[in-house]
Amino acid sequence: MDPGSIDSIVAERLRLVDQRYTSGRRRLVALLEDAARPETIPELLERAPGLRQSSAYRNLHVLEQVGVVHRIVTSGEHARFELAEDLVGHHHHLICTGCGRVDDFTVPAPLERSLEAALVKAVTGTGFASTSHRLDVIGTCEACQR
Amino acid sequence: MDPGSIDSIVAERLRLVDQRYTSGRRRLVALLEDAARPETIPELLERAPGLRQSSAYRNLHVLEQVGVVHRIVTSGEHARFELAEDLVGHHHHLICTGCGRVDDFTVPAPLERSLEAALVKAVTGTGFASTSHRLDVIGTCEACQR
DNA sequence: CTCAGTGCAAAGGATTTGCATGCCG
DNA sequence: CGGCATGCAAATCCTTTGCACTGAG
Repeated sequence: MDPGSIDSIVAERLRLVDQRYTSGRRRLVALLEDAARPETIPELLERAPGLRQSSAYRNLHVLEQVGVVHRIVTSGEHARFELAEDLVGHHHHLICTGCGRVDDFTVPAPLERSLEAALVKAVTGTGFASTSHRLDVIGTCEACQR
Repeated sequence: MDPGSIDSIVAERLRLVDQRYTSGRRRLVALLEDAARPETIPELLERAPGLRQSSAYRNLHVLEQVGVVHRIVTSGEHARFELAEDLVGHHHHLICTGCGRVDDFTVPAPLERSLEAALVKAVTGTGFASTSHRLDVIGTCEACQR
């Protein structure tokens, strides 16, 4: 997805709830766009001198509310943030149990389709209304294997 | 799996690290065994008058260390605890975005197998060593749909 | 007896919030 | 101008920990 369109989608979603697409929020979205993987707030702050912690929390929360940002909680450490799937595409995560690092990956489309179909079937009759799924691989990243 | 064997497995695992299978720990395991779904510490405490919060946290941590209990963190709220998969079998979760409730469910074995195979293949070459996977369905539980 | 386990209360750490001020629309 | 956004610091909330005491082996 091209960068410009992400910005306009974000702007539009914010406008719908009478929120402004301020420079601080633009900066956060840009940081997440550049990130190769979901990042914690301390990581984001380090890459963005001048960003205030409380504003980061507040704005990421707003962006999450409008469906632009997704929060991932893997363990006791900091939460991690990434752009929502409708902006960057459906994908999954490799979660390192050693250091908490989270990387993105995708599975072949055919499997993804049969998975989705099977899940819908498995949930039928439970009264649960499914909106999406989450598939993570748990393991150890290269650095933590040594 | 029959109740007695869970107890003996837990006892054995604790013994290996010179820990005792005390009444408090037995109580926690029994509570998790009875639970229909992963529960938070407040939920467990409510069902177990006399259980101390700090002991619950401490003992669940010990039980997690020895691989008997699994901790699930779905959002900012309380963590949820369940018996580990090698005691109760591989399964997945329905996560309600409305109230945070988590229910168990399983998918057909054939799909589970092709999924596992595909994941191994997808991860090959990334340097990541996978040990397991996690598949959750996100949506809204019956109560939260109204 | 000895040492792990437990209770209680206080500490810790991530995240949130109140309030006064700044700034966009 | 009016109201959302921001900074700062204090407050919250879940979870962990120190310490003294109890209990199992």
